[in-house]
Amino acid sequence: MSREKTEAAAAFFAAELLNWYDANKRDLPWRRDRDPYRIWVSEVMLQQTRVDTVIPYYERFMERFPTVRHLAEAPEEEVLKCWEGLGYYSRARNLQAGARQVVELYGGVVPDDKAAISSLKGIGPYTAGAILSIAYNKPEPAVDGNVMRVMSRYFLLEDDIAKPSARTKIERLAASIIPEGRAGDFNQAVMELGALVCTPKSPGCLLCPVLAQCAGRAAGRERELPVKSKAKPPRPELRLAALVEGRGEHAGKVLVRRRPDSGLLARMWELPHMLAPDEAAAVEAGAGHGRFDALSRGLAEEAGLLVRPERLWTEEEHVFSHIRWKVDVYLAEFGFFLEGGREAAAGAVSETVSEAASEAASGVAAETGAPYGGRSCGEEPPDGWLWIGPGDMASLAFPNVFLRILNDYFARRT
DNA sequence: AACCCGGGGTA
DNA sequence: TACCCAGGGTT
Repeated sequence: MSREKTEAAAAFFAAELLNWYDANKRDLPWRRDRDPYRIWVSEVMLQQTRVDTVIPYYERFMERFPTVRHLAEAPEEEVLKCWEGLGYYSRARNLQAGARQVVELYGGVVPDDKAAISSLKGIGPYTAGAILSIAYNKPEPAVDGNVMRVMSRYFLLEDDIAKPSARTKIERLAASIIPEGRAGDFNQAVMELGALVCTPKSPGCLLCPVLAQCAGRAAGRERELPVKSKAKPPRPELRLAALVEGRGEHAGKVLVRRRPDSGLLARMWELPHMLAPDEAAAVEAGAGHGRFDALSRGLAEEAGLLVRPERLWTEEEHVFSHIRWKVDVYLAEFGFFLEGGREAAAGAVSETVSEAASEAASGVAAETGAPYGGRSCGEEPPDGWLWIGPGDMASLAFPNVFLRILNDYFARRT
C-alpha cells in the first residue's frame, strides 16, 4: 500500500473511531473522572482480565483504598484479600509497591511523565501509556491485545503479535495517528472497538465505523488476523493435598500454610500439598508406595508435618497459563510438627514413616511429648501455619482452587 | 527471547 | 475442548 493511501486510511481511522466512541462508549466506573490513581487501579485490574469480571473487584477496591495513600498504608494481607480470585496476584503486590513509591517519591501525586511513571512497580509500556493518555491526555500510545488485533486487521499487518517486535511497531504506528488533544479518547476508542466490535473470533464488521477503509476486511482476511504463534500447552501436574482436621482445642478447624514470599501464588494461603512422585519411577526403584504413604512421607520431608491420610475426599482442577494442576485432596488426621522444620524433618523421616505417622496421629507422641527419631515434636503450628475455621476465611487470601475446597468442606461440616 | 505468573468468558 | 485475553517481571 502506498504511503499516501496509508496516511489517508489512518486519518479516516482516527476521525471515524472518535465519532463512534463518543456515541457508543460504555459507562464504566473508572470513566467517572480522570483521577490518575483510579485509572491506574482499573488498568492494572484490566490486565488479562475482562471488564465484567473487573467491575465488582474495582468497586470493592476503591471503597477500601480510595486514595493512593490509603493503598500505600494498608497491610499487604488486606490488599491480597481484596484481590482474591482475580488472579495474577503479583499485580496486587506490585500495585501496592507502586503506591508506596508514589507516596515516598512523589508526595502522593501520580507522576505525569513517562520515565517517572514507567519506573513504578507493575507499570509497563501499556499501563504507562494508558495512564498518561487517559488521565493526563498525553499523546502516548497504549497498545494492548485489543489494539494489536484492531490495527493488525485495519492495516493488514502480518507481524506475529506474540513477538515483542510487533508491539513496538504497532506502538509507533498508533503514536503517529493520535489526534491532537484527544489521546485518551483515541486510545480508549481503539480498545473499545476491539472489545465490542472487532472481537477475536467473529468480528462484527457490519457494525464497524471504519469498515470502509479496513484493509484486512477488504482482503477477506479479518478472521485470519492478527497472526499469533501458539503458546506451549500447560504442563500437567498431580498435586496431593492434605485436609488436616484438628482435634482437641483445634476441633472443627483445618490446617493451612502460607506460601513463600516469591514465585507462584506468593504469600497466599493454601492446604499443605506436594507434587505427586512419579509412581512408575518409584516402582522401578523398588520404592513403590501408595498415595497415602507418598503424601505422609512428602509432607514430613518437605514441610516437617506428620499426618495420617485417611481417605480421598475430593478432586479439583486448577489451570494456570503454564501449569495444569489436578489436586487430589485427602482427609488426614493430625500427628505433629517436627521442630526445626524441614531440615530436622528430613533427618527424622525413615522407612517406617507411615507407621510413625499413624502412631503420631493416634496421639502417642502428643500424649507423651516423646521425641521421634531423635527429634522433638510439637502440636503448635510453626510460623506460616495456622489452624483455621470458617470464620477465618474472610481474612486470609486463598487462590481459587483452595477457596473452593475449604468453602466446600466448611459448608458440608456445618 | 523465553519463561513465569491466574482466572474466566466464549465458540 | 481450545482459544482468547484491557501485561509485567525476571533471567
